[in-house]
Amino acid sequence: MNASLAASKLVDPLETNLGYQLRRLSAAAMADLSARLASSGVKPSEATVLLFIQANPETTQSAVGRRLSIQRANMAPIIAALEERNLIRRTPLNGRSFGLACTRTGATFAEKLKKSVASHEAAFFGALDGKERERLIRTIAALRNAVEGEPDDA
Amino acid sequence: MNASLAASKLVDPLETNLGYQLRRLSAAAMADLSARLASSGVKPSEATVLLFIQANPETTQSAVGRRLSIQRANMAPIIAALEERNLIRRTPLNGRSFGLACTRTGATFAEKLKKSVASHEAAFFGALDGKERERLIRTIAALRNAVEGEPDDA
DNA sequence: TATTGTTATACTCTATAACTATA
DNA sequence: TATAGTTATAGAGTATAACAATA
Repeated sequence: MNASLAASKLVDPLETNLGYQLRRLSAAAMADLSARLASSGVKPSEATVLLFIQANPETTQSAVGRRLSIQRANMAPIIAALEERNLIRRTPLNGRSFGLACTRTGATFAEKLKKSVASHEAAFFGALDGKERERLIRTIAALRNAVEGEPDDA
Repeated sequence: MNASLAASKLVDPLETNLGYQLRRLSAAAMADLSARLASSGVKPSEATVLLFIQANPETTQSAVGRRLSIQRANMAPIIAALEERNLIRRTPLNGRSFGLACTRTGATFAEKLKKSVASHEAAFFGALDGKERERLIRTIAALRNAVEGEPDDA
């Protein structure tokens, strides 16, 4: 157990750093999800927005963005991509905003996406039992809540 | 409680989606850390690598990358930035690789970074008590381990 | 005045391919 | 042959600023 031998084993000073560990896990999860969505030809952000619109028909683009923490400027190309693929339609609500809703194609597509997301979740978090999973969800929600505040319901 | 009233409350279909919640929390954490590091003029990735090098002197660039899951191609500019600011030095080990170590400046700087990281951790995860924190760390480690496999100690 | 949507732009992290040089 | 390091390039998410049109 001399110094050079001990030095040959790498130490991770960030092992107990929650932020870092979270970042690493999230990056791996994103890569996995991206790969599973690749065959559908949508990015994770597009899939997320489509599923949200499906669950909240006639919502406004900026309301979606506020709720998902996606800035207005970054929502525009996401909505444009979904509309171009005929997955959503935009109905003018007044002179400046639109109500968003899934098309029939989009609804079918959303069901397909849900399966991809479900298999991703199973592959990534299947090791957790129900209780652990529940606790993790609650912990994350509490942490997000503490930092971001309550979601804006607009 | 008519339909239009019920529709005015937005529903988040991804609320119980662990991957999504993780992504959101991680993004918020990254933004907070970036802001705290901004005054030091380093990116989170550079700070991470510097702290790792400080804890593992004379490690090789590619070994750092393997351990932190940063690709060789993406390590190059990180190392170049740290060296240019005189925070690390590179000593040739053989004709093709270098041993990395903190300079005196880098060691001092690393201590400063640790304080920024610590305040970030406190702000972000301070709401967790010791037991919750320990459990979260272990859960994340188990999940990462299940997906990425054991770290390569090279 | 405030909000909606858009465009332009930039930054950070990540990913792949291709190349040189060395083990 | 395999590895170390580099460069170039691209994709994804995110950020700010500025603008036109509308509430």
